[in-house]
Order: sequence, then C-alpha cells, then structure tokens
Amino acid sequence: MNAIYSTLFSRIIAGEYAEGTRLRESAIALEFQVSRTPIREVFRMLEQDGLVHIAPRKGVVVFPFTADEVEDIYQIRESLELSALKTCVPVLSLQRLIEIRGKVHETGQSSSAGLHTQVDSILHQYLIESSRRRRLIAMLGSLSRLTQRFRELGFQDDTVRKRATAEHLDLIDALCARDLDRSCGILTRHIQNSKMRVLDRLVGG
Amino acid sequence: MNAIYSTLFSRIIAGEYAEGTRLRESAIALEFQVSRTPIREVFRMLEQDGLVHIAPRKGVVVFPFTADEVEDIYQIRESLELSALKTCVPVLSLQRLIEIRGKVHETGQSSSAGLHTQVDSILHQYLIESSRRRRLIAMLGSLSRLTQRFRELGFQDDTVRKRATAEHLDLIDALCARDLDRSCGILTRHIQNSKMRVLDRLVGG
DNA sequence: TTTGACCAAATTGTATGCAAAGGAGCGTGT
DNA sequence: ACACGCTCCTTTGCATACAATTTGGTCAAA
Repeated sequence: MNAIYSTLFSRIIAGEYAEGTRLRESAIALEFQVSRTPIREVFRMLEQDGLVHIAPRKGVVVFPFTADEVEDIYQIRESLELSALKTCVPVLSLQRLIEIRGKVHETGQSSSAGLHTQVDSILHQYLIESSRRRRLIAMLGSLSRLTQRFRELGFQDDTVRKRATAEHLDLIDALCARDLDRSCGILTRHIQNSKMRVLDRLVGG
Repeated sequence: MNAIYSTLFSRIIAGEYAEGTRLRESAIALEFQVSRTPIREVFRMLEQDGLVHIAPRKGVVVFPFTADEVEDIYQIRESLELSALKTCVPVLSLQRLIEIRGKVHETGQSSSAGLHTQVDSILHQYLIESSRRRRLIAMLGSLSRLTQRFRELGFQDDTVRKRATAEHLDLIDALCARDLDRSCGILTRHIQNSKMRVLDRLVGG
C-alpha cells in the first residue's frame, strides 16, 4: 500500500494527472490489483500532502502541481524554517555544527548532485529538528518531501553547487557565532536561491 | 462519521486522552456503533490535524495537546499569516476593508465573546484568502480549527476585547494605506497578544 | 534468575458484498 | 423550447469476514 501511495504521489508531483482529474477508487484498485479499501487510505494520505481534494460522496480530484504551487511551497518553507531557526540557534551544538561543516566542505569538491542533496538535507534537518517543535518539524518534513525530486535536479549545475556550498558554510559560521540576524538573512537568501533554481528548471524543462 | 471525527477531535483538544494514549479501532467502533472501516478514515483525518500518530501495524497514539503545543501552533500561525499578509496587501479591496472596519467598530461596543470571535475570524480570513495561495490557506485553516475553542475563551475579558478591537482597527488602517511594514508589525503583536491570552487561560484554568 | 523460543490472544490490514447517494439520459408536461 | 422529474447506472460509504502481524505470556534450558 505504501508502494501505491508512493506511485500516486510521484505521478501527481510529476504532473501526470491533469489538473482536476478525478481519481476513482475502483480504477486505481484495479490497476494495482488490490481492493478499494487500501486505496481509500492512500487517498487520505495524499490529502494530507495537499495533493488531492476529497469531497464526500463525490470523489477525489487532484490539485494542480504547477510552478505556482512549487513557489508557494518554497515561500511557506522559508517562513517556517526561519521560525525554526529562531528557536534553535541558542541550543545548537557547536560540536555537531563543526561536524556538519566538515561534511559540507568535503562535499564542496564533489560533483555528485546526490551527495550535495544529501548534505543539504542533513544541515537543514539538523536545524529544524533542533527546534524540538513537533508540529513545525512535521510540516517542514511534508513540504520537503513535496520538492525532493526537484532539489536534486537543482544541484546539477556546478556554479550552483559552489554557491550553495558557500551559503551553507556562511550559515554555519553565523550559527556558530550565535548570530541570529545574520543567520536569518543568509537562510532567507539561501532558500530564495533554491526556489529560483527549481523554478528555472521547472519552466525551462 | 463526521460526527465521530468531531467528537474525537474535541476530546483530544480538551486533553481528555492522556499523552500517548493508544486508540484502538475496535474500541472506538464499538463506542460509536459503527464498523472499523470508517474509524480508520477518522484516524487518518486526525493524523492530518497532527493530533495523532499512526504507526503501521502498531496502531494510533494521540499526541499531547499541551500549552507547549498551543504555543507552537501560534508561532507557526504567526509566521504563515505574515507570509499571507505580504502577499495580499497589494490586492486587498479598499471597499471590503472599509466594510470590515465597520463591523469591527460596531462590534467594539458589544460584550459578546461570540460576536468578537466571529468578527476576528472574518478579518483574518479575508486577509488569508486574499493571498490566493491554496496551500497556505489550507494550513492556516487547519491551525485555526485547532485553537478555535480557546479563542472564544480569550474574548471574555472586556479590556482584552477593547485591545483586540483597537489592534484590528489599527491593522485595517495600515492595510488601507498599503503600509506593509506597519501592517506586519501590528499583526505580529496582535497574534502574540492572542497567544498570551490563550496561554494564560490555559495554564490559569 | 535470566534468556530465548514458541504459542495464543489481540489488533491491524485487506477483500468482498451490500446499501445509499450522485449524475447522466430520457421522456413528459407546460 | 425548456424545465422538471423519473429511472438506471456509476461510484462512494459502510459492514462483515478473513488474513497477517504484533504482543504478551509461559515454559524450558542455560
């Protein structure tokens, strides 16, 4: 059932269903050779991701997943990550920051998009989770999953990778100095840059 | 089924289930005289609200809904409403703002907590929806529902009502002048004040 | 006493069948 | 011609039955 969820999730993210497409329980059930029962749960999970709308007795329709949508997701993510940052700055572990700084620096030379994506995740995840705000963490996790596929694409260009690495190092330095204002500024620009990269990829092809 | 959802929702909000309580499908199904099938959907809906955690094959456990949690919700709400505000300021209708200003002013004299709550909702809703950002609107709607019960309690004190009304009028004036910075400042303070009120009520009794 | 394996009860996951609501098409009346 | 209502078909909602997995406990061996 998790596989079915992942498949539908990917399809919607990839824009394989036109905006407003209605998903029918029996059709999906037939396609995946299961009964309608698990499909209904999958629908609920997709609703949690904000990917479909469930209208009682009417069925489920997929929301558009366009550039606008991705932009909105990044805007929300920016707001929430800033909030997390404000909470976590005082409690971050210097040791862990330096450890992550090492990884970032090391990866800076690599040309593997996958590796860059991974290190990027580690840093952001650490900041977010350090806020210890369960709800915030969950929301950011959800948003992250929605853009996961695109982020890797963003790291394919070398100049982009260089810049991202520089931003990460800057941010970590500001965090080590417990400089909240500077951290916020850097993080804001960093996320805006990520957004641009992804949107460029999206509209460009 | 919607009734079952509402009931469980209220119970969790009210703290009627101790932190970590496990909800068993059969038990709930028995209580509400339905089969387990709709109960599973209700669980998914509660998961959407961030009120329970569903662990596959393990069951669902309710998250704590404590003052910490409410505080987090308000912090998130502040971040997101500010984001909405930034988006909507340029497109707000002067006519509609003045219309709402009338309602706020009129309600300022009333001592009905319900009426104040209602007007408060109208203003915030208008700002949020004007952003036209589907996802943001949905998230704020969800957060709003989580604190709905408490907000009304917050409006029981007369000095509080006076202050809230003043803040609303201020905000609307700033919005009419399309003064983004001032609007942001006022909204931030306004939400912080709401948070305090609610938290005071919560810890006070 | 403690550890491990194994069995039984409880609980969740899925399939199937039936009930009920929505929607399209057709016909009738105005 | 148009609106209204009726009927049939599709689709969703729910109940029940069965399968699979977890969990708690018991007993035996180290």
